[in-house]
Amino acid sequence: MAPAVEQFVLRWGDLGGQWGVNRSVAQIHALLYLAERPITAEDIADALGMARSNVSNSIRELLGWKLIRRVPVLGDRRDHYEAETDLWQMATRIAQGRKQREIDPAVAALRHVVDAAEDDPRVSRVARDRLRAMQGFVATLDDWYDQMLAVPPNKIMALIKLGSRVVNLLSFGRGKKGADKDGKD
Amino acid sequence: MAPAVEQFVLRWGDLGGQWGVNRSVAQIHALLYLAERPITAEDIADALGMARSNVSNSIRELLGWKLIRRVPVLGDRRDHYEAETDLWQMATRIAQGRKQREIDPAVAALRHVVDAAEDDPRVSRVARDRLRAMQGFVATLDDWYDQMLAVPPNKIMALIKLGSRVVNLLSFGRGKKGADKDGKD
DNA sequence: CAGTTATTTCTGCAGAAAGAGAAATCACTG
DNA sequence: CAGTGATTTCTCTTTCTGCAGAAATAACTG
Repeated sequence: MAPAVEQFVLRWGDLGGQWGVNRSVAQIHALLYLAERPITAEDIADALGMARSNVSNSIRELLGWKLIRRVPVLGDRRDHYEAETDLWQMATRIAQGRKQREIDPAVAALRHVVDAAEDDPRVSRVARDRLRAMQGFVATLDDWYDQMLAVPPNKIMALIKLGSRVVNLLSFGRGKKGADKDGKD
Repeated sequence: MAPAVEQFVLRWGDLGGQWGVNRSVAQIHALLYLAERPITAEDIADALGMARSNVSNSIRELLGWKLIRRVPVLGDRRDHYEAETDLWQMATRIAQGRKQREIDPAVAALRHVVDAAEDDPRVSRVARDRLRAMQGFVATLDDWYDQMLAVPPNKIMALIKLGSRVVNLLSFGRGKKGADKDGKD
C-alpha cells in the first residue's frame, strides 16, 4: 500500500475516533473510498491487519450508514464492497445518522425536562425561563437541520458557495452598518 | 435541588459525554445555566457531589470556552461564576471551539496527505482524484463555516427561520419541478 | 508575616470501550 | 449432503478516559 494511502487511512481512522465513530470502521471506509475497484472483506482484513470478524462487524455498520454498498463480481462468489464516492451523499448520510442518534434523543430529553419543570413550584422563575429558552432554541435548530437535509445537494452547494453573501442578497441586508458588500461582514 | 433541575443537569452532562465534552464540565455548565445568581466553586462541588479540584479544572475549561465567566460579589472574597445565557453566544462559542480543535487539524492533515499523494507514483489515478475531491470538499465546508460564524447572530437567526425557503428566494429556484412553494421541497 | 482562599499539578483508581480471535451458525452451491 | 464463504456471538485482553484526592503553589488581606 502506498504511503500516502496508508497515511490517509490512519488519519481518517483517527478522525473517526474523535467523532465517535470507531477507528476500525473509519479505516475501512477510508480504504474503500480510495479503492479503484470493489474489494472483499478478506482483502480489507489483510490490508489493514485486523481480524476478519472485526471487518465483518465494521462493514455491517458502514452498510447501516449507507456509506458503502455490496456489489457482486462476476465469477467470484465472495462479497465485494465499494464506497459511496459522492461526497455530498456521504456528508448527508453522516449528518442524518448523527442527528437521529444524538440530536433527536437530546431534543426529546429536553422537552421532557421542560415539562417536568412547568409543574414544579420548587423551580425558580429564572430557571424555568431558561429551560424554555433552551428548548425553543434546540427545537428551532432541529427543524432547520431537517429542512436542510431535504434540500437537494446541488442547491446546498450553491448556497455554500455563496457563503455569507447570502445574507446581503436577502432583504434583511438593511442593517445599521451600510457598506459591507464583500462577504466580509 | 428541584428534581427538574437535577434532571436537566444529568441529561446535559450525559449529552456532553456523547459530544466529547466531559461529564463534569457539562454538568457544571448546566447548573450555572439555571442558577439565579453567581455561585462559588465550593457551592458547585457541593451541589453536584464532586471533588473541589475537579470543579476547579472544569471551571477552567468552561472559562476557556467562554461559556461561563467570573464575577466578583460584594463583601465576599471568594470567586463566583455565572453562565453565558445568550444561547446564540453559546452556540457560536461551542462551534468555534469545536472547529479549532477538531476540524482545522483534520483539514491540515488532509492537505498534507494530498501533497504526499501528488508526488507518489504508487498512488493510483483514481485514489489521487478522490483525495483531491475530498480535500476540496472539506476546504469548502471549512470556509463556509468560518463565514457563517462571522455573520451576526440575529441575521443567522433570520436565515434559519427561513429554513429551506431560502433556496426558493434565490435565483436558482428555477429547478425542474416548478411548484414547491411551502418549504417542503 | 501569618492565615485564608484559589488554582494547579500529579498520581492512582475505576469503569467503559475497543479490538481481537475462537467458535457456532447460517446460506448457498455444485 | 459435503464444502466453502459469510456472519454472528461471546469472551478476553488491552487501552483510554474521567474523576478524586493529596500536595505544592500562588494571590491576597489584615
